[in-house]
Amino acid sequence: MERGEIPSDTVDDRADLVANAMAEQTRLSLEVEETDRLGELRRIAGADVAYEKYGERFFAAVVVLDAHTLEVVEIARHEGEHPFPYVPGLLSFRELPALLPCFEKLTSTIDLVVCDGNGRLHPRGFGVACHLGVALDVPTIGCAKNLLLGEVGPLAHERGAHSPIVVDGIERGSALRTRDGVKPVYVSIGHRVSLPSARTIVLRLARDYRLPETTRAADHEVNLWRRAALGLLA
DNA sequence: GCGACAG
DNA sequence: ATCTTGTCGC
Repeated sequence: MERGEIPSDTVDDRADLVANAMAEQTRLSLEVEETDRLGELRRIAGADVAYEKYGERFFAAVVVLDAHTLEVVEIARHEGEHPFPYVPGLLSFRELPALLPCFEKLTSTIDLVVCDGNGRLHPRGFGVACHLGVALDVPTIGCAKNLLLGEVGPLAHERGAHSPIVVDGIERGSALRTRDGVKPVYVSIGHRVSLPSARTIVLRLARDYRLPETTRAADHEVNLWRRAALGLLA
């Protein structure tokens, strides 16, 4: 290194970390199953992770709901420090290490997981929903609150309306209106659940609010926990 | 080169 | 994602 260069190889390390993660996604994306392969839906799980603003701690939780009553039947938590930075397109490398321990602690048998984020609607067709599904070999659905990529077709304003999200000429997901006149959610295949089935399930889980009860329950859980742990209770 | 960018 | 209070609207 010459002149005033900073004697650090952290940028190279970061570049390698990202390159390796992307290569792993491309490799694992071949394992994703895009057709329905799920049994009776008795218990559905929601998963989410909350973070400390400028710190490095995270609070993760998986909440299991009775598929019929939507009542919470079990909650598993895990706390730790993030091992990977947030990089658009590499979310699973940040959240899986936080979520997998939660699933290990679970005593309930789950039939499906609704993820906070995308599945096949992803630069390499392997978003967090696919990664979690393949890692656990469990059916998963991706349900994101914001669009990561793709072109969304015209969408009617009534609840239940949906339109294709196209990437490179291929339909990778659906914009789904869960409430009249409210911003849609972005649904995509995670693993072992077809896109039409994913839409039907998300719509059924989001009957009173924009987001499915699974993600609402998980989000609520991790945020209460985070605020209590960080002393931010108002 | 510029802008976009799940959580 | 995170911090933060009140406030506008159905």
